[in-house]
Amino acid sequence: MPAKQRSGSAETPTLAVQAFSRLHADILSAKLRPGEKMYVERLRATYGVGATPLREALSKLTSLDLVTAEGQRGFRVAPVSTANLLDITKTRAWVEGTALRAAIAGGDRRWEGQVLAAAHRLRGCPKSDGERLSDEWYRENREFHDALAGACNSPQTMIFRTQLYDLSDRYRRLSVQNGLGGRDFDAEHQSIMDAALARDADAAISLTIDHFVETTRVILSGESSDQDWVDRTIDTLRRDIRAGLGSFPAK
Amino acid sequence: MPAKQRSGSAETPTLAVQAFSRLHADILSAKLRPGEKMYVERLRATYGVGATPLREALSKLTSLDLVTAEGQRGFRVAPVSTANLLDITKTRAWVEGTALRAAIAGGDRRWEGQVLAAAHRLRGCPKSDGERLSDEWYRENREFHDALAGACNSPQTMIFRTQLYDLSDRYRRLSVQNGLGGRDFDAEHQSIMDAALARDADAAISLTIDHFVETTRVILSGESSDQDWVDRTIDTLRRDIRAGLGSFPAK
DNA sequence: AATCTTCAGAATCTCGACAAAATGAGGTAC
DNA sequence: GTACCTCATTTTGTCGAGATTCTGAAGATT
Repeated sequence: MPAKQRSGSAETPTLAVQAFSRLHADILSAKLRPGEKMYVERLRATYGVGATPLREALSKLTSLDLVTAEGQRGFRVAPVSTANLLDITKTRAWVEGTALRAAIAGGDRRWEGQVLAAAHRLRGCPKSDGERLSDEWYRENREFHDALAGACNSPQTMIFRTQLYDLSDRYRRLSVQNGLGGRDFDAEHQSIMDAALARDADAAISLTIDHFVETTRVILSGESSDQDWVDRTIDTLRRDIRAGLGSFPAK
Repeated sequence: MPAKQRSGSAETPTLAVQAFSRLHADILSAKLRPGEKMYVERLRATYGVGATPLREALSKLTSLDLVTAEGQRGFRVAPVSTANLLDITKTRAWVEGTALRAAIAGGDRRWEGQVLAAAHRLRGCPKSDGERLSDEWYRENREFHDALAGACNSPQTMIFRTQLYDLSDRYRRLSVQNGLGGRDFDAEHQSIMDAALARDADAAISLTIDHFVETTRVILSGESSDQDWVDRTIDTLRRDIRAGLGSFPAK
């Protein structure tokens, strides 16, 4: 039998890695609530692993800002706050904007093809399974944005992007989003892609910022009933983002 | 006796934290060589702690790209490569450029004061203790750049900056830098600060890019004797960096 | 000679148990 | 009533031992 002898690199994942994946998923999906105490004994029972691999996973999550660890006082799910949500959105816009600009400057025909393919898959993906958007749609959404930034030619930047996407995603999933907020995601994605393929970096970045900022607005609106405060906060955020990126056409 | 009862938050650092700090320092100082196998048993003897806190520290370092972990095959000091050095430099220039632009747009008089103070301390710091620049000088250097970016008003961006600074620092310390390469660091810093305080973001960013790129050039020159290749590589790097940031004056 | 198998030694990863620290309830002094 | 102290319980952080997996060298096969 010609079975592969060499085990490759996708070995049996270590228990610490499995625990990491499950904890990561459970924090992002808000099954573990922000600020919640993470009792090792309880997690041990839930995930069926010992304390050592658990602590290892928790330490790694600490570096990703999904868990906080304090002295001799154990671990907690990282807390959330409006300030943090705004900071994450701002940083994400900055990193994504830079990556986009570089990708648009350097992308070749293969890149164009991958963007078109990802956009096609995203369009064909069933959007909602009831009230909310489906998980598959969000996976395709991530892949579309990854494809756009892909040609920035910087692994380190892609790592930061992933980390920031995860942090944002938690806020989105925590939010009580009722409906789509009257947005047309297909149109938003289409215009971002059109601008990118037309090599109009300023337009693509500007549209992407809107894309991010509007999502943040929906989340904030779900938290606060003071629509006026939301508007002011979002305006400030948009101004902060623009202040970090270069000058833009007046739109 | 009115001794403080509450222990505050600066408790006895946990052994895992101590191990993390020492490993972090030893990797950055190149006492642990890139690619080197990290035998837990040997580290246990060296640092005098058990395997559990060690593994915890190693996991955290993995998230910071200073250590690699593979399946059932233990840990290694993260390898180095020219491609990675260029990627780190590029990403650092992008993040630092954005932070600087935001800081220059939003910095108040307190920020100006802190920048001036940091610059003053840096000037007053004894530069060399023999051939190389002193460790204290590099600490002050870091604080100067931190002060400049400080007003970007984004904790997350500052975290990325720190991480990138560490990754760059390892390459610098690995390099065989002979001398200062004819650079006048005081002048470079002075002109960056002047531009920043004059609120000329484009100039400040441009000078900072030069600052980073020249350091990378010195490191590459130490590795390769092919000066022509170094020049071409550095030119490409500079072009890549500019491609990610907005348009600049022709200089 | 090159490739495959076998197998002992070494290293990794994991578990259960233990010491040290934190937490919180109840009692005491002011 | 408020603040402080005391002490049992809970939780954390750590260690040593053991099961599983990898590694590399010697021998067998083509």
